[in-house]
Amino acid sequence: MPELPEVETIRRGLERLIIGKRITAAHQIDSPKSFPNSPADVRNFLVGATITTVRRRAKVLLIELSTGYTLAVHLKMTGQLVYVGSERWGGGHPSDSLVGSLPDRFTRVVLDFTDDSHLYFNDLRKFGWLKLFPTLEVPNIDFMKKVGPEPLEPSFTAAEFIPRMRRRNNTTIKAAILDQTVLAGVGNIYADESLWGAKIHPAMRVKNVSDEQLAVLLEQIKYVMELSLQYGGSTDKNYVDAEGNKGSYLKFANVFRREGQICPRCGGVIIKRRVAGRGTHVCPVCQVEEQL
DNA sequence: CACTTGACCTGTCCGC
DNA sequence: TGCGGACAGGTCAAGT
Repeated sequence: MPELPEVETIRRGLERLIIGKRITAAHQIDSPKSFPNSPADVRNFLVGATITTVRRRAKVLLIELSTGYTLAVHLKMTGQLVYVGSERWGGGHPSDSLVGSLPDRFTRVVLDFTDDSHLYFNDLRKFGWLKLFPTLEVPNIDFMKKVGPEPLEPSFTAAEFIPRMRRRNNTTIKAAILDQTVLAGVGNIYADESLWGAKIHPAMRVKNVSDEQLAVLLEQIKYVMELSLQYGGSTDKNYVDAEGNKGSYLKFANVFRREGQICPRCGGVIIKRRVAGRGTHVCPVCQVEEQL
C-alpha cells in the first residue's frame, strides 16, 4: 500500500476537502469484501453523517463522523481514496489525474455528499477495506492496541526505538522495521531507502546491529518519510492522493526500483534480492552484509 | 513465544 | 499472439 507518507498525504488532502460535508448516500458496490458493515449500519451511522475530523494512525485513515462513528480505511496494496468535486469537468486538474475517469471498474465504494461531490474508494486487488466502528471503541480495536509508535512524532527517539528493536533481535533488520508492532508505518519502499541511508544491509540480524547504527537508522526512517511527504509520497503503480494526483518521491529514491543502476554514494551496482519475503533493493558495496 | 511462509486478489510483465 | 509463471506498495492465519 501506500505507506505512512502516502496515507498522511491523503489525510491532509481529505482534511482540506471533506470536513464539514454531509453524506447523502453510500454505495457498497463490492460489499462485503471491501466494506463488510451491514446496510443497516450504513443507513444508521454513515448516511446523513457529517465529517468532523480526519485522523491517521499507522497506515489506517480514521474519518470521524457526527454520528459518533468512525469510518476506518485501510488501502493495503492498491487502494485509493479520491475526492471528486461537482466541478470535476471544469479543469484545474493535472492531465494525468484520475478524477475525470471515476468511477472506474475498480471502484468498490462511493460516498455522495450534499453538494454533489463524491468520495471514491477504488481497489484493484480488493485487499483494502472500509469499516465503521463506534469512535469510542477505535482505541480498543486489536490493531490499534498492538501497533507501535508513530515514527514522525518528535517524542519517538532512539531511547524507545532501540529496546523495541531488540525484541526482534533474532530476525533480519528489514523484517523488524516492517513489523507494525515495532513501529508504525514503514513499508517496503521506506524500509529499503532508510536501510540504504543508514548503510545497513537489510539481511543483517538485528542482534548484529549496534545501538549506534540503530539510532542512525531511526534518523533515516524519519528523514525519508519527511522527504517523501514533501513530494506527495511515492507512486510506484497505483498510488494517488485525495485529488487523484501521483506522488513524485521515487524520483529521489536511491535504491528502490533501481536495480542495475549505480549507487549514488559509492558507485556500486544496485541489486535486487529477496529479504523477509519481500523484493529488496540494496547496494552490496556500501551496505555490507554480515559475515557468517 | 518468536519467526517464517502462504494466502488473500487482480493485473502486468517477461520468457518461451 | 498465447500461455504460464513470477511478481506487486500489506497484513493475517497457520505452520515450524
